[in-house]
Amino acid sequence: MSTESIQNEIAQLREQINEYNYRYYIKDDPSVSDEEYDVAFHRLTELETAHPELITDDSPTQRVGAPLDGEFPTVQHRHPMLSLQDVRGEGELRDWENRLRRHLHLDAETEIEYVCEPKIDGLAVSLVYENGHLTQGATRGDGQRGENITGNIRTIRAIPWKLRLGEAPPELEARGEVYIKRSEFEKLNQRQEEEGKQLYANPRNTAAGSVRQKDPKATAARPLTFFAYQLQTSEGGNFKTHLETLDYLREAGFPVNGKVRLCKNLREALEFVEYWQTQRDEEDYATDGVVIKVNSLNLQDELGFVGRTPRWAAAYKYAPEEQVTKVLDIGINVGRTGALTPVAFLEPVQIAGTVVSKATLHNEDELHRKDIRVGDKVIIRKAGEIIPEVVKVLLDERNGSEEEFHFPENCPACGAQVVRPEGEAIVRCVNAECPAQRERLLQHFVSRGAMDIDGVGEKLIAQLIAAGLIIDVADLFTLTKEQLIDLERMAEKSAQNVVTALENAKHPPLARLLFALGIRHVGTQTAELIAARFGSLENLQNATQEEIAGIPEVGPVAGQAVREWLDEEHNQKVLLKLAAGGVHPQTAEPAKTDGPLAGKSFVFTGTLSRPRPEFEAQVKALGAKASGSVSKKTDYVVVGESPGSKAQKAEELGVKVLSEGEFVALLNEI
DNA sequence: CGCCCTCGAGTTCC
DNA sequence: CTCGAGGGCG
Repeated sequence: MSTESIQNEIAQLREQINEYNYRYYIKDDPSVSDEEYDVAFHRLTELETAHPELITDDSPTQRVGAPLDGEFPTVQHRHPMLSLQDVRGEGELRDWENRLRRHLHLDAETEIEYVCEPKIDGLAVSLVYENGHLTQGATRGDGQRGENITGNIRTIRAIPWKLRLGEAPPELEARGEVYIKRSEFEKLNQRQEEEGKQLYANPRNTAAGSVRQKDPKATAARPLTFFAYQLQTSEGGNFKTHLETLDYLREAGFPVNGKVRLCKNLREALEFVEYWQTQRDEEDYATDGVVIKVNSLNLQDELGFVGRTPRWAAAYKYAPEEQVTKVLDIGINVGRTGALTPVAFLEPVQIAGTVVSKATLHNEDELHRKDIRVGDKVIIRKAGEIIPEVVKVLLDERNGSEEEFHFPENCPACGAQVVRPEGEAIVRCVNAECPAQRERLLQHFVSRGAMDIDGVGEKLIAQLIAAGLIIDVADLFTLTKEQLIDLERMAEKSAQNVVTALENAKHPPLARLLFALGIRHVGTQTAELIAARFGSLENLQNATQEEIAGIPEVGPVAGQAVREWLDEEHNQKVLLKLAAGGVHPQTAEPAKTDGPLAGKSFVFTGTLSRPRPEFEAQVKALGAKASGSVSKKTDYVVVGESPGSKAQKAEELGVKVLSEGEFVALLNEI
């Protein structure tokens, strides 16, 4: 092959790849498959390796970057890179607009036009183009001076090296956000996990860390991308509005977020803020709010700056899903089965609207795996929008004063020695008399799903124990109104309610009572299977361990636990006392195995119009099974309002998903 | 024996 | 909701 034809092929490939990049990163509309892209890229690399003299700085292969020497030099920003003022809530946003009005001498009637943009959670950068060519990329730094990270910026494919403008201005500065797509972030962490490396905490920090890599090759290996949101030009400013500058950036070849919306007034801006709050989870990038800018550039000029922030823009911040806080202490909870679980007491912080002050650390192994110490700064988030969890410790924030937590060898409630059976994750207090366990067991007994005794909760149980009125669950049924009235915060009326609730609870379905007794390995499902098999407490008491273990889905471990519980002298006394107190469970029917929905299994999730147990009872009456988790074997997942991961899982597994309405229709059909 | 499906247990906040 | 572990099945 002649040198000339090689040169031609190289030039052609470069043009092709640049076009592919443009279509992929900027238009978000790939013109070729990934394979075709790789083939072209590979061919170009091959030719360039064979002919290194033909490599030019602007070849797409050079995006992987040449090594950089030493620290990042600082650069002076041509225009200061300011930060935005944060506003939280509608009230603060209205206050902000009122300040604008005052400054512009506008009356309350005059509407101001705004542009709303999703606020991408990434790293702000400034990009300078001279005569259409990228010459400098820098971080925000202190606003006046930033770090020169040009080498790393050039590895980001979404950032054009050359503007796609016929006539490029002598100088143009574009600002925007470098970020990592959520899907890419997950892939990245998956790989880290497979390789046994430390996981990245969140996309934002990872993006920030990535552009500050010493070796541009390391940056190139990270899936970074970019959105432009601001144009800075000293000359050639024929633009009247911010929106026009965004269109111009788009024409110039920058990716601009397509969700940007023009709002005629603050009301529309607030609508966007509300819309985005629900929409943002759908997008493949993390956002922590909405940036609201005055659209008119004339007005922007007139408004100017206060200190280091422009008056004409505001960052509306949503309540964050993740927060940094401090571990004040680590404590131990004793559960009803004696399980010792560590809890972190945290400096209270707001997450997604609620104040969080503690988080479970699950067990000893988890505590050590995450290496959580008292005094540590930690990132916490809400798993499934509700339950706080510690994501990771900020190791860089340690100063040596942090104290490691040593798992106790004695129960903090009763002092008995604890045990951790070989191969198990849970440390247990095995003292049957342990007061903490007793209290938890009593709480469990009265709780919803168990005996469901109205008006008796954690507080009252604690009071009754302290007053010496109850020791075991049977004692509850001997309580009198007079005894209750003597307690604090308990008047005639409430006392009567408690007595009535106890009276009403004396004939529970057998399964409920079995579950309420708190026998190890007996949850709601197993309790129902046992109740259906034996029908009455008496039959169960006469059953052998093998008979119990022989029930399908019950098995030897639960079988042994039940038999041992029944044989325990103390438990036999409790059962006698319950009977003496008038507690007589209803005899249970054998499980229904026929009916129109026989053999079908249902999972209910999200907020439905009635309590979930009611739906579960309904399908069970028709011969179906109600389960808590979705798998390939699930027939229907009925989804209510704000569903969680179960709806998603159903989608993935191709399980039929029904809305409540569709579910009702299904029942009507049969 | 290993894998998948379920269930149990502990947990937070309003 | 999540983790761990029991139960069933290949």
